[in-house]
Amino acid sequence: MPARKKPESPAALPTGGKAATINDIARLSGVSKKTVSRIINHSPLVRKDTREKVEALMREVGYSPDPMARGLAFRRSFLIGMVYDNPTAQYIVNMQYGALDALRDSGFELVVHPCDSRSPGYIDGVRRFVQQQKLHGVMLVPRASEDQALADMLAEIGCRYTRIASVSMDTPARMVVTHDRDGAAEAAEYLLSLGHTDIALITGPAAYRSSIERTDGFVQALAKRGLELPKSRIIEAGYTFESGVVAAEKLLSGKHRPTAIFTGNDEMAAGVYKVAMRAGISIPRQLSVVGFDDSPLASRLWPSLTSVRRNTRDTGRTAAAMLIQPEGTPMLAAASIRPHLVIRDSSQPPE
Amino acid sequence: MPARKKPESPAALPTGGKAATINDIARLSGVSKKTVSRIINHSPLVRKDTREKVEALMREVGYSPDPMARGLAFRRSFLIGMVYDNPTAQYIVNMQYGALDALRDSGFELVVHPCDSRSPGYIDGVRRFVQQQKLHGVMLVPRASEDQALADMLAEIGCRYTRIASVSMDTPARMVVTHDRDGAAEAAEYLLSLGHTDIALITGPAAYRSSIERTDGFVQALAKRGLELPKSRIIEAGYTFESGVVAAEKLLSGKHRPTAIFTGNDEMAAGVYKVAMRAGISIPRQLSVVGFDDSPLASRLWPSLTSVRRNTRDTGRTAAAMLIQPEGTPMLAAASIRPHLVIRDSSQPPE
DNA sequence: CTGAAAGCGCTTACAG
DNA sequence: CTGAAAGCGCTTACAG
Repeated sequence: MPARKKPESPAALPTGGKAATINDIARLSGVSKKTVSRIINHSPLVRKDTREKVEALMREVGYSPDPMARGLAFRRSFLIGMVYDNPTAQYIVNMQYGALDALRDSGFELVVHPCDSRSPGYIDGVRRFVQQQKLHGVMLVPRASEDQALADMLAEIGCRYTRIASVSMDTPARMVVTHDRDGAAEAAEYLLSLGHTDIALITGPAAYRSSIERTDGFVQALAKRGLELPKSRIIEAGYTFESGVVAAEKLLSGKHRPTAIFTGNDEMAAGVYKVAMRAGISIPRQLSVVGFDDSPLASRLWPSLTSVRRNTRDTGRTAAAMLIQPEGTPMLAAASIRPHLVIRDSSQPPE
Repeated sequence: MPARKKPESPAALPTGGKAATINDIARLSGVSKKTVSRIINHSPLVRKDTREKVEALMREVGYSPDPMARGLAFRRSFLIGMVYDNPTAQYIVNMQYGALDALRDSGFELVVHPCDSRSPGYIDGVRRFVQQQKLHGVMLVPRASEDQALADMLAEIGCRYTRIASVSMDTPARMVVTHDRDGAAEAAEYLLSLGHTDIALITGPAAYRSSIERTDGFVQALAKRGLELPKSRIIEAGYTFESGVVAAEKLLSGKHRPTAIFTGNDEMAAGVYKVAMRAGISIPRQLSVVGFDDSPLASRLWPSLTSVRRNTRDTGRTAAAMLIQPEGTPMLAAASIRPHLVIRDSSQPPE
């Protein structure tokens, strides 16, 4: 009896635990692999009944296309890179969670790439990472995101990216703006509303855009209400706990102490706590403290710290979502995330 | 003039910013692509001078093989997955840093996969992740690493993995053991050496192996020196700040207070601080506190917290390094990381 | 030690 | 709306 083509059925799947391929799906559903490919890629050029038949088969056999084969043919992987240069663990983890929220069930995965933006070769390191992996896109997290040379390099090699920053510094389609200025202004208005008039500020490094924004936002909100902060009440520190300690020592050692301190992040607020505790200055009775980040630290400290919350997870989700949107999707305004003040036990009216 | 094969030179590279391929390298160096492939894969079956000539060319043109093409042919990607189910940001970030230390310049990248081991479908989620991406291997971080069903699934689908846990629970080649028991014992001996005799213990959940190890290590070290902890001095909590508060309230409310408390992690120690501060109990004068983790929180609290340090970055580095070792590398004993006590300001002899 | 052929699982470019 | 051919950049299996 001559060999005859048998009718195909799911029973004709590859055996031995091997996963189905596009060829199996095409053969079993009686269409060409090109049609299956169109369905995978959501092309509209497929008849509805064909699509439904093939999709049903895909579900039945648990088919999912091989990202490496697709990537090889597309000349681009299904990986999103997250590039960051930031020591704050909770911030990074929240950003990752947010990105993964956006990537879930999209076929994309998240590849992490911490770096050191102060080391000379770091831009080349990112370039190699992007080109070698043929990344689909990368999210730039502060402070790396503030480095124009990094963004320029990515633009030059044709890599799509999104940039997270406190203020817009690129085309809207690439920006997620976090408006740190507004959060700092809210803190200022809150302290004024409590009745504080002798207020001090411990800022992060002036080289960080986030720090400039928080400082300006705070100072200008006070000025708008008629309170000019003297230079001696503004101390630049380094966003670290230790630098917060040093700054607080300057502020709290003299006899003429401020009644409230706003710090550019929670780490430095913890430094203020340490100095106040050691000196027997009671928080919030003798000193109100307001931080920025609303990190876990804020609620672990005693008394719990009033702080400006950043919606980091939303930020990460937005930045990743923008990267995997279809090419032509219009983007009229930059994505926007707003911080807000969370009031706890470290602040009260001055006595 | 008839077409003649021109001598090839780097000038004959593809233009237009396209990267060199294995074909370019083969053509320009006058060997077959198979030989180039052998060099990429460090096969010994290449003559030394051939290897050196080709490697020089690769460096000159900046060639690096396409991981997607290699992955497609190998039927396995160059991605390492990190699977975790742990809310402690610093721990996760350190683990990632460690893994990336091991992966640097190896051609492998790290793909992160947080999950919720209490949700019913989570094992299937990991399975899809592994199979879809054809992962080269995955690192299992506590507490997910303690789930035998997860490990069984990975073994069943033939995915290599390493398991990080406080005690060996798999074949040596797959284990990175962190010996939490020893760290807790060191804390116990330290408190005894200070002269404490009324010691209390706030444990993590009994469902966590790490918690059992820390508890047993602490209790048994005390017993070995003749101190039996009464049941009333051992309280099970949930590894969280809030659960630490609740446990500390029980321990510190009566008139008969312990002079020292050891907690299963730093979060719960922060809870003890809160209760002590609120009640006006002075740390360390009236109460010594020792935590476990040596998280950033430990040095941010006031007074700074004596705590058991885990070398998380080393742990992550080891777990990742084991995954990318050549297949046959012998592994006689499980990799081992040991914790040690870091003494700060929260502990002193009882008054 | 080296190489020519076939194949990994997809997509692109072209044709109908 | 659908399909047959060629190709993405590598490796495997086989041959010498």
